[in-house]
Amino acid sequence: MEYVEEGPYRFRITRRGTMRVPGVVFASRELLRDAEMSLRQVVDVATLPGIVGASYAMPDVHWGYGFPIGGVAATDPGDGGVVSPGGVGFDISCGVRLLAADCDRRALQPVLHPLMDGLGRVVPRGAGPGGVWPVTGRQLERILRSGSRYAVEEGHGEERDLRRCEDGGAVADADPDQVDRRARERGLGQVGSLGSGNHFLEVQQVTQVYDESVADAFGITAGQVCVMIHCGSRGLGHQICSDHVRLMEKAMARYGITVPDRQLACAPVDSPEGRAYLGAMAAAANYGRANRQLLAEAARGVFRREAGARLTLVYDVSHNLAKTETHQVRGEPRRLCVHRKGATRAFPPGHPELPDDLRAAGQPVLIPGTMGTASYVLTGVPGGGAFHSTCHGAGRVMSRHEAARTTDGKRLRARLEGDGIAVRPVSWRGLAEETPEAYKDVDEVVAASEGAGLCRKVARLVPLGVVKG
DNA sequence: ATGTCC
Repeated sequence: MEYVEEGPYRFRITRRGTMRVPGVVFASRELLRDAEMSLRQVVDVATLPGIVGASYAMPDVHWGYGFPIGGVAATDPGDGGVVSPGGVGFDISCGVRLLAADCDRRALQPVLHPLMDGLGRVVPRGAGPGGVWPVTGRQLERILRSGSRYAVEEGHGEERDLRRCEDGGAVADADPDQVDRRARERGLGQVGSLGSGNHFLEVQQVTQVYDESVADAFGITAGQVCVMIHCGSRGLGHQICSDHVRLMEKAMARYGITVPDRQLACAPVDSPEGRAYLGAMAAAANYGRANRQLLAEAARGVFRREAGARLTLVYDVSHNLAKTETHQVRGEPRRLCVHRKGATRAFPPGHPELPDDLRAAGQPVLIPGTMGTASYVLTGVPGGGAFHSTCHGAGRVMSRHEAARTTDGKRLRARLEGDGIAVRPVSWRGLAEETPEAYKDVDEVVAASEGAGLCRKVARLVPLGVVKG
């Protein structure tokens, strides 16, 4: 794929053929090595009806279903703009929640192993059913409508949690009627569960603070112990994605839409199929937040019992969602459907949708790294090149198959434990697939994101213990 | 990512 360097950490793929907009990739040349397949996907996304500005890719871009993971695309519903389930991904509302403990590493060290054992016992994980909060059909309906707001109403959390969650814990436009029976059945037994793959619950330590005043507003400080939870909407979100991809594949011809890859199935935002998907997707987004809310509560119980420590929510943000947002397009405010797939919303200081206590600092952006390296807290910046979006993690360089082939899970655990990282895996194969070597260097990804003007570094955290999905 | 194929 041909691209030209047009700025620091910024490359352009010139518009040609059926592309409606150019491609813009934020990365270093080093990060773009072996990115051929994902750049092809950036080009394919640029052909979607109603796409605005450019088809963007973040520095952690890699190949995904239809859209690249690390892709951002905004469409204008008033100009035939489409919504595509592939632009969100199978794990709708996959995201990260960070909590700060009222203790530092030294205070925690003596109880780290019993604490990790406790977390390992209470956190349901791996494929299939199991969740800390078994719910009835009626309760699930409330979760789909009100997300973590309902969980908190039912006693699973504190009111303050909602202020520190994207959208106050729930999006208003959820339409549970668009979530069919099968998706609901899968969702019933999985509220409060990690899942598998790259999902985890980590106990971390803040090792570096790059901006004291922003970190202070977020509620984190050097040396502090934190808990990072990375998970999504489990089988419910997966089922919704599959169901609506199928509906859209059938509907596309009727709208005269052709796409270069059938995995880019889509429908106009303002169509029955588009609205149905967005309503179901929003319901899954609420499910994802409730899921993380329940896992946070489980972690709070263990921290209280084993360490006498309290966990306070820093923030909860998704990196797999499509949202209706207002953005300036050629100086005019326009309501757009912004797809972020493996890309994190990063609102700048002063953004009207931020709660009062974050208004001056900007939106906390939570970046899960790998279990052997580091994770980051970033914040949004003015300008924000790609509809206020940035990276979402380290980004894979090795396939799951290759990682499992070249890594021995037991030896990996021994290595991590030798580095002082307590590991509570659920399967050796799952652990091996997530070996740090399977990922890009998260420090480089974050440096590229900052260098490209997408975000700013606030803090770096390293793992002390990992409960692996 | 996912009751890793209805």
